[in-house]
Order: sequence, then structure tokens, then C-alpha cells
Amino acid sequence: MSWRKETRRAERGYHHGNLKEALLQAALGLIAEKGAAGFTFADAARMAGVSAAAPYRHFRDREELLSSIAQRGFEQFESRLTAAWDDGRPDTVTAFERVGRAYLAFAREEPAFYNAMFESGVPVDSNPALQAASERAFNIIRAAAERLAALAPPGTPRPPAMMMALHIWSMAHGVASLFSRGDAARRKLPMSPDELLEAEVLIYLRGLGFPTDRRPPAKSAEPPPVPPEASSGSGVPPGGPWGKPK
Amino acid sequence: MSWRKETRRAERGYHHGNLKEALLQAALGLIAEKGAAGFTFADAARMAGVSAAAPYRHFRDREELLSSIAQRGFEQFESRLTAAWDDGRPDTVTAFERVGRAYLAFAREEPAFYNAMFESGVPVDSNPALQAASERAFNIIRAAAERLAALAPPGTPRPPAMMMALHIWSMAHGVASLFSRGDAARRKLPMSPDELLEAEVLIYLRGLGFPTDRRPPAKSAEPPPVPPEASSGSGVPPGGPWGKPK
DNA sequence: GGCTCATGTAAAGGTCGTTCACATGAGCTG
DNA sequence: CAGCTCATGTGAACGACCTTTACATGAGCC
Repeated sequence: MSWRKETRRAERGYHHGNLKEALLQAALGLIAEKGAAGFTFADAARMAGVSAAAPYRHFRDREELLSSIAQRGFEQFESRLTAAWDDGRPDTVTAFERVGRAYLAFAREEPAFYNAMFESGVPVDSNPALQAASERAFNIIRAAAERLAALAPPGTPRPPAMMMALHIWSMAHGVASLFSRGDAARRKLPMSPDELLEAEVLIYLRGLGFPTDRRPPAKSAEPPPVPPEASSGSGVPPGGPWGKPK
Repeated sequence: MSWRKETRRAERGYHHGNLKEALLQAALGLIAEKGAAGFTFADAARMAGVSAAAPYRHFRDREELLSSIAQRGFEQFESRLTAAWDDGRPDTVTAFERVGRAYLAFAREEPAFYNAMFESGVPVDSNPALQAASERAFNIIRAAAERLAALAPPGTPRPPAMMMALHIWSMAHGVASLFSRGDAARRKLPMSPDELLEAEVLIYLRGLGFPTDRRPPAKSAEPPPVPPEASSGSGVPPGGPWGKPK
């Protein structure tokens, strides 16, 4: 794809013109290939066609580049979670599960971002902008949990919405990190990570008193459920993720 | 502690006598300090008082050292999980939750091992012994889930035991990895990781139809619960992890 | 046209991982 | 005990990386 700038010296002047962006893109590719640990500043420079010292004009050091990527990652993450949540349409539980799937999809489709965000060792508080982006993303989950909490049937113990949000986050991250990416995906599973997480969230929601039968409980006053975007292939078989109660 | 061997050249002969073990110990300390990514082979050699080339007599390369540590970690992990499970005493649910706490405790108290095992990028299948150790550890969780599954009340959808085991693993790993160790612990939480995980597992179990009231249901025929080993400080407040149902 | 300053370069210092030829000495063999 | 052998440790060297420093270039502005 985008050749032009990021090639050899001859094809451009002394000045690159867009080095910062080129470095970010190069790093993204390298991290996707070899992980944040294996990514090298020098490689990124080489890939952008500049000397090894040039990147230092745009990033204090290697870690700042990583941190920038993590920040961008959180921004994209936020936008994908927002889209998945879709303000709770068509119904809160459905939308909530969609957020879970979006989490996994992001981890799978944007391994470089996910790696930089959660597995690169970059401390969240190394950069205020990073921290802010991270919080904005989490707030989507939190807002969804808030709505869910408001809906929880009485008569069941009900944790604070914040705690519910953290629960969902930990489940999604746990599944993603153990089974859904890179080396971790080599652990052989009798089911897909998506199925695993979906079942987990369903059981959890049932534990909170939510009706989680997939069949619409009685055609309530909501529009017919939107077909989940990625129901092809590893979709949950009709009747729920693990079949009927015995 | 064990000084003696692992110091300077003068104090030992040309041969170290116990270098392999010394290197493992040194690496363990270094990883605990700076993470598996920051740990260097050269540093471990220095700490053991030998030249930078010496470690190559005992490990093919840096990764093999890491992999050895991960393997030992899984072995200790297994033994701690086994102890926590205590074959399901005094009752399955209680023991199951104890396993969850043991998981977190291990992640917190043995950060070096945990790091090498799950966050160092060492692929599980890089070494058959490592893979075997990892599977043995997981099998504890799996066996516990098996017992739990056999006990699940009818009338509720019931996932395969394997899936339950994976759910528990993902919750524990998610909480540990996001909130319970190193840099991640800097995310400020309104509760302790232990509380978070305990509540998560309780809700999950309730979703499976298990009665999870903390107050002993009526002083059943079991001995008074053993006080959890680390109940100081962040213990769960009486009345359950998040208070009563509204 | 000339100045300035952001941006890029080359060179150098320090650290690592890894390899190689060589040194040492523990333990066996006779 | 003499001598041999082989596992174990050494020092030097290579190439790669991160980072800093002094210097070069040229885009944009007066």
C-alpha cells in the first residue's frame, strides 16, 4: 500500500515531511508481527527510511512511541465499544453482550493496539492523555453497566454498577489474553473464545437475575433484535451457547 | 539468606558449583523487580558472579531460562491450587472460591513466576515439560469444576465442566492481570482485587443455580470455616462482598 | 536574499545476546 | 598418584539496539 514517502532516501528530500505518522504506522505493523517486546525503535526508523536518530525528534524515547500507540488504541477501542453498545439498543442485555463480543473482536483484529494497550508494560499513568483515553474507553463499559444495574430485577443481590463493569472487563480481558491472541491462541480449546465469553457473560447476567434465554421472552415491546454482525461461523448455536438445561 | 556461592570470583574457584540454580534464583529476583521484558541474561550472570558467557553452559538462550522459570512457576502454582482446593472440603462451593483466592494470591505473592508464566511471551508449547506443567495446574481447576458441575442443581442450563473451568480461569487471570500486579495495580479501584474476584465468582455461581449466601445457611454439619490465611486488611466485610439485596 | 529553527544525519558510547577459541580443574582410570 | 577428559567458566569479538551529541539541511518567514 502507501509507498511514496516511507521508502528510501533518494525518493524524498532531506526532510521526510510526515515522519511522526510514518513511525507510528511502522511501529503498528512491527508490533502486530513481533509483539511490543520484539519491536525496535531502529526497525521503525529503517522502515520509514530515516536514520536511527531521527525518531528522537518526535518521541522522547521508545516508550513514548509505545505510549502514543496505546493511546490511539484506546481511542479506537472506545469508538468500537460505543458503536457496539449503541446506547443499549435493541435491549440492554443484547447490547451488553454485543459489547463483550466487540471487546474480543478488537483484541483479535487489532492485535498491535491491544498489545500496546495491555501487554506492553507501558504504565497507564505514564502519560495523562493515555490515562484519559483509557478511562474514556472504560467509561463505555461503565455506562452500559450503569444501565444494566438500573434494570436489574429486585430480589437479587446487586453489586454497584462500577463493580459490574469491572467484572465484565476482567472477563473479556481474561478470555482475550488467555485464548484469543497471538501465542495464547495456541492453547487448544473445545470452543471459540467468543462462545466462551458469551456463555460466561450470560451465566454472570443470570446470576444477577436477568432473564437470559435467547428466545425473546414474550416478544416484548422492543423491535426485533438486530442480527449480531459476526454471527457467521463461530456463532452461538440456536438455543444458547451450551444447549438446554437438562 | 544463601550467600556463600553467588558472590565474587575470589570467594569461589574457577567453577561455580551451582550456577544453574543460582541463575534461576537471580533471574527470579530480577523479573520480580523489572518484569520479564526488562530482565537481562547479562544481569543474571553478573548477579551470580560469572561472566556473560557462562549461562550458555546451562541454558540454550535467554528464552530457555525464562521457560524454565515458567515451568517451575506452574509447578508451584499447581501445588498451591491443590492445597486451596483441598479436595472440595468443607464444601464444594467454599473450596471453589478458595481456589479463586489462591489464584490471586499466587499472582500477587509470586509476581516473577506469574510474569514468566503468563506475560513473558514464552509460548506454552516451546517446551514439552512446560506445557505439561501448565496442563497439570489447569487440571486442578478443571477437576474442581467437574465436581461443581456434578453438584449443579437441575433446572438451570449447565455448561460443560471444561467450560466452567475456563470461565473461572479467565476471571481470575483477568482480575490478576488488570488489577492485581505490578503496573496494573496502579489502576485505582473502589475495592480490592480479592473482593472483585470473589463477587464475580459468586455471581457466576449463582448464575449456575448455586446457593451462594455467605452466612452459613443454618449451621450445617460442617466444621467452622477455616479463617482464610490472608484475611487481614482487605477481607470481605461480613454480609458478603457487596451488601444485601435492596 | 538571508535567517532561523524544526527536522534529519553521522558518529560514538554503553548495553545486550550470542558465539568461539581457549582455560581450568573435578573426577575417573590405571 | 599421574594423567586424561570433559563439563564448566573466561575473554574477546560481532552485530544489534538505545540514546546522546555535534553538525547538516532546507522550509517558511522577514
